[in-house]
Amino acid sequence: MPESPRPAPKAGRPRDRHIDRAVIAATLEIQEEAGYAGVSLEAVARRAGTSRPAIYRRWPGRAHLLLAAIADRLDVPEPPDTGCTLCDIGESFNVFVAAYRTIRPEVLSALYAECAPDPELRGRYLRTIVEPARQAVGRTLDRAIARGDLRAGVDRELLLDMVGSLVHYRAMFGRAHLADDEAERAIEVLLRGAAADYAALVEHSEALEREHLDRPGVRHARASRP
Amino acid sequence: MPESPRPAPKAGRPRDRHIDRAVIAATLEIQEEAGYAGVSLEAVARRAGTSRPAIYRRWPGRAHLLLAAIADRLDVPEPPDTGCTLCDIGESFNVFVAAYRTIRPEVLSALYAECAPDPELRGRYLRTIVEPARQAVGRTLDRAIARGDLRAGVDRELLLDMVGSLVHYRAMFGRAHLADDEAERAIEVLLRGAAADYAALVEHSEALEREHLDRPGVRHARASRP
Amino acid sequence: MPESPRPAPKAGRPRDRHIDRAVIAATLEIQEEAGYAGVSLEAVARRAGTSRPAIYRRWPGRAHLLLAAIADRLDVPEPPDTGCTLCDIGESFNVFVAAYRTIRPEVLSALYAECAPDPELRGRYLRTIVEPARQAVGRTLDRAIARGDLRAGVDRELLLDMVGSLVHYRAMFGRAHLADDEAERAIEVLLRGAAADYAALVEHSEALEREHLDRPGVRHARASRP
Amino acid sequence: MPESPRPAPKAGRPRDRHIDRAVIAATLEIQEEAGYAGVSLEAVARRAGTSRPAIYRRWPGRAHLLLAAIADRLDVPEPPDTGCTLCDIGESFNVFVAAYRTIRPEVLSALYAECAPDPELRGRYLRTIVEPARQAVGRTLDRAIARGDLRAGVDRELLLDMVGSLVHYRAMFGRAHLADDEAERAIEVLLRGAAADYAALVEHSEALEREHLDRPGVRHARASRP
DNA sequence: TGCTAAGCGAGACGGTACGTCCCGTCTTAAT
DNA sequence: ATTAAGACGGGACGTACCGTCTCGCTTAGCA
Repeated sequence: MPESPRPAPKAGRPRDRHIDRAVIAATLEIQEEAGYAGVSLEAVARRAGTSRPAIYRRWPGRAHLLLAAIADRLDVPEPPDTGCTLCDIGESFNVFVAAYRTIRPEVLSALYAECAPDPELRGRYLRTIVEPARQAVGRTLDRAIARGDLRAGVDRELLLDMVGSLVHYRAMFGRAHLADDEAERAIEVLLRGAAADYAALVEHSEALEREHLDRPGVRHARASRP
Repeated sequence: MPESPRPAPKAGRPRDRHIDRAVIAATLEIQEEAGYAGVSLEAVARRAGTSRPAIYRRWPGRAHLLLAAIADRLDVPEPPDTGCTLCDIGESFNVFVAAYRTIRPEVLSALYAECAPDPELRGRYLRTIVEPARQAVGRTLDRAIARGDLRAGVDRELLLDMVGSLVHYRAMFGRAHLADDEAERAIEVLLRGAAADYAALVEHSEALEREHLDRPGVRHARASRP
Repeated sequence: MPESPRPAPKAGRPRDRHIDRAVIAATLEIQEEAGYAGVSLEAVARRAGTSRPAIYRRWPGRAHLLLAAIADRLDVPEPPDTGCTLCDIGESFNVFVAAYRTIRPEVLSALYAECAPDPELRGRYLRTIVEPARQAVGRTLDRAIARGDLRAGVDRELLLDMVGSLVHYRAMFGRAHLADDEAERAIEVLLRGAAADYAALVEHSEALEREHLDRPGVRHARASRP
Repeated sequence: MPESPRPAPKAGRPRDRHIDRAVIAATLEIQEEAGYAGVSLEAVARRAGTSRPAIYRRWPGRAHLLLAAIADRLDVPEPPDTGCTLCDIGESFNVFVAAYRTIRPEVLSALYAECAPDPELRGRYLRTIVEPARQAVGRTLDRAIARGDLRAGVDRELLLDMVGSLVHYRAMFGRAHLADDEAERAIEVLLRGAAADYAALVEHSEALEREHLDRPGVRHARASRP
């Protein structure tokens, strides 16, 4: 569902939906092949078999278009609710990683760069690219807080940023994507820092692990023993 | 001293050093006034009172030029060595914040975006913009490790990234710069998570605080009591 | 009464006559203000307070519209019938001049240019713009021929073209409009060339001139004596 | 030798002469195939295998370009100097006809239409398209005047316009190009009107004709006897 | 008098061409 | 030999306008 930030007016000839799709598709293709620099509206129009004005009618510029194209493809997995805080929060990184993995890092940065100077655009970027993953992890965090697994007074937003920023940072600055063991170590640091009783969380996780064989799709954070 | 990555050949007519300076100056001015998008070599050459080829002779392109101009202006403070791990590491955020504060966030992201697709350029970016602050904080971390204040097995690089990424993330995505109290809460989380004995660190810090009045320039992380 | 070449169908909602008038008026205004180049259907529709399709429903395109608008305003004076061939034919130039004077020369040429490639349109142009004046002068010529004032075998159409072309040429290529004395000299050349007995015509004209004071509105060609 | 009204500057990279030629050639081709309306700078650039800016660097716009292209192809024959005024002036029409014949009438009118509103351009049009033929005929006229073959006081410029306008008019308004017999009749009218002694001219012409067989390339006006 | 359908008005569409900015390169003259 | 600088060839931009299509409303003519 390619969402144009320029809503199609009610009166007059209706837009050709095929063009919407073709443009989004062309944008994604070019971005994949030639990077952000290759995404000129000229090239997109050419590949989509349409004209530049047809694109401008839908999106005000390159950044809006790319944002729409990328948001269209974003798929933020819902983190599991296993009752095991350690495991669930361990999945948090995967949520972010999965979200950002669809996008080539240099495209992500270029896109943000183009959004940055325009408040409206920056807002849209945050709303479409950043927030979905952030909110997904936020829900997990809320459950942990509700269970009393985190210290009282822990700053929910800050914690979200600490997870998100780390993934984002790595997504941008390479050192490749966050490796699995790195993610585990990071979670350990964060949970030792934020949990009301870290040892209890580990205990609980292990109990669950023993109880039933790993359910598919649910990974446990195998935190190293203290 | 604007460092031209293109060394001037020995033979032939020597380069006009005034042009080096004028170009760097013009670049910084324009970047400040019109943002990254305004920095076209055309505009820089015009403002510097020279021609485009003269710039290309010195830097291979816009990104190199801007990198040189911005690196020229970067100032990374050396974090203090007070013996108080809590305080010293508390300063870490300030190091990053100070480093990034010289640069307008949207320029930072745009610059990185342009560097990203080119390995050589990305390396130069990391080396010039990211590493100085990272290494400065790294030295503080090493002292803490040497003192045995951190748990054995703590991942030094990961910790650096967790600090750096948070500042960088905020520098880019706004929610303004990291507020002081947020930084403190973040440090608390990180140190609770990474310290061998967090309570001891707090204790030690408070002892030092009582002992002598705050030395100027050294702020203490006043962690909330458990 | 702006004549729409597209007849309104009988059934259905009838056309709004106000739009006919408004469009013609807008066309003439714009043509006067901004020349032919300024007459885009877009602009006409805007000024007439209507939409482009409403215009297309009435005229097939810009040329048709302008032709209609200009024809609407054309006013070809009827050349006098004084019995004095010299005088009457002397008026011929004025007929053409007057006919073309209503239209700015550059509009005239542009309009014709747009009509030229399309036979149907060119025919309409000739019929509406060229022929009226041509026929008016033709009638004068016929009277002269009937009176036997022209040599037998003189090519009526060619003569008409020689008068018309000269005025048209000057109207287009400036050297300003044909000055009065130039017109007289031209008539002298043409009549000396075409008359059966030029001297007799001059004689007759002068006789009439002596007989009665100049009637208003009738100028005599005061041909220089041989 | 495609003459660019934009003179190539002395300094800097010199223009690619191949582009000059290719653009002129493409312009003429398109004009021939698709008429004036088809000559968009876009199309010319495409066909010439170059870019729009390259054209704009040489000519300020479509009209200048077409003017240059057409002038490039204009070939005005030099009217003969046979000593026979009747013959020589008889050739005058051919000079004009030949000059205009290279250009499709509707292109001629469209070109002029675009030149008309701009004084500079109109001047250039007159200078490049109209004057060459006009001057050639003017030289013939001057010889006739020098020989005393024309009446004293005949308006040289007016006569030139009467010849030129007739051809031009026909070239534009079709009724096809001036037919040979029409031209002869027109010349007869003009010379009867302008000659000091028309009968003597005819006499002289016929004497020459008897004397030597028609020289190739020289046609005699066989004026009908009164 | 109420219903139907043709034609109307207007708005927006898809697309061509425009004239301009900037890029990266080449050429000449000067040092 | 290499500089400084001007201009080049070309890619892409964002806009004006074209000619067309679609909508919803109006209105004449038929039931």
